[in-house]
Amino acid sequence: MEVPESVEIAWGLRERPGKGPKRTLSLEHIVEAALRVGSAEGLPAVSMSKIAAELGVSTMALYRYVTSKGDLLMLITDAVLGPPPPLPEPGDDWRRGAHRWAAAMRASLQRHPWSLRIPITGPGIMPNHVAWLEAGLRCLRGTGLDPDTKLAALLLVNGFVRTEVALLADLQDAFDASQVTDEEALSGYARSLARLTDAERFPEIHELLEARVFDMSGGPDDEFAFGMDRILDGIAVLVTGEPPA
Amino acid sequence: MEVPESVEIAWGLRERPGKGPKRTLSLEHIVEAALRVGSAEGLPAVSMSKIAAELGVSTMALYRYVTSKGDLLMLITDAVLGPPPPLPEPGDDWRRGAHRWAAAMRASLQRHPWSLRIPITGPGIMPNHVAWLEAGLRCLRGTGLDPDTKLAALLLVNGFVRTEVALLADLQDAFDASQVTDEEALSGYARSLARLTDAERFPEIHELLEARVFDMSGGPDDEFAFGMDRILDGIAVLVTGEPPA
DNA sequence: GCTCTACTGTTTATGGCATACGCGGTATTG
DNA sequence: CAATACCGCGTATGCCATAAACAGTAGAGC
Repeated sequence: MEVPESVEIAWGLRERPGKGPKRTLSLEHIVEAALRVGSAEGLPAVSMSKIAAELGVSTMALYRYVTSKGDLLMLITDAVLGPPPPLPEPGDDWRRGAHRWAAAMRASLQRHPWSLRIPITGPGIMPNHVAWLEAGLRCLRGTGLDPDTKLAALLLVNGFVRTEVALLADLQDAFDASQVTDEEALSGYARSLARLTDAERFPEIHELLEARVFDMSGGPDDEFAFGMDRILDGIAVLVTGEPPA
Repeated sequence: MEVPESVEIAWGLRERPGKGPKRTLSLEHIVEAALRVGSAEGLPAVSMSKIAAELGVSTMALYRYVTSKGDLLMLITDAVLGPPPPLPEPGDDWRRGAHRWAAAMRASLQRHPWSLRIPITGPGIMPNHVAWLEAGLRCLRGTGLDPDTKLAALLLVNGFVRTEVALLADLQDAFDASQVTDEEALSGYARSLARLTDAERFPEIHELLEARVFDMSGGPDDEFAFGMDRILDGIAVLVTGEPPA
């Protein structure tokens, strides 16, 4: 029913009666500091004390701007997303627009992949989230789909983008931790799989291993493109009843 | 390269030299207790002390069975997934099989939706994860797709299922916390959205609101079916080059 | 001008957390 | 029987979020 305080602040409602001493901080500064900490040391390091230290201020000072850490995390997710680019671009059909929308979102999230470990706590209500929804709907304008179908399609794409970026970041973390090159780590994974699975009980997996699927692995961009193409093909079937070219 | 200790234990390698006193616990008991705690109080409550208390044992006793909490969380995700059902069923074509695979996974995850907040730390190497992969590949046997394409398709579906269950669980949590019925909460969300967005800057969203998309919302099963149909349609295009019926 | 008041950032305290370390006890192996 | 390897536990450390009480500051109303 009522919206959390930080949401109202983020939307620019809630004016401050400038009574007491001047503020030394601002929500923007705090969120920026949090992003710095997160980028440098990952989400587990994003603690109130670390953020405060980054700002040269005591831990509790932050609570004058934010009601709880969960609050701050919401602001972080919104800041990571940032405002959407103007979409769709002039000559775009719906498919090109949707692809651009997804690619832009992916680019935003990849700037702070650690933030994807922040648990979602409800339907998006922050300004940037809503703005992205608006932009996505605009891209689907030409499809003639029902409003609820459009929404469902965007949620599908959004979920895919988030999952994809998060998965890649997790892999990258694992690789970084293993102190070997990505190729070595991947082939190490293949070797472990081969050692743990016998060919009788896991014939399909051994087929994968023999095809050296894990050794080459087309790279994150190919994987993203594959998923997007499948999803957009699926939506295209819904829009036109025809298979895409 | 080398596999973590808990992974080897989970695969049944690593024998115990029965030298010291008899063990009072087992990995299974610990994981079960953790699942009980998680189901009752959510992931944040899944602490070593709570689990130990659940078992009537001291906190540190758990570390005789598990090298770290992260270790235990890995075991939990594998236990939540559980072994896959025998798939595909006799008369299934690839699409029916894939749908069954996804539905079964969804059912498993929905038994412990809180576990989806556990951050992924790398490529799945635990027994049940690998078994599900094997089962999924078996479902796609009839597609004639490349091995790497099959893998990518399964990752896509897997990501969708996880995202969908997690999103629904988050919504449910938010609803539960708001102490009103789901319908009231959803219409509350719509009202908040209407209050925060003006019709000039957010025309598409207002179209959504006027269509009362948030008020009825077909329910989680419809949303899941929608996403699965889109993804499977997209894969079908790849398999046959034809639009599905 | 002065006082009241709301607001500032800080210090201190509480309770929870993961986990390193060292203990006395126990069951198997030689 | 003795050595050994492992058990479960108690204690201690250093994080964490955040509640509460504090002294200082600047605008509002007189």
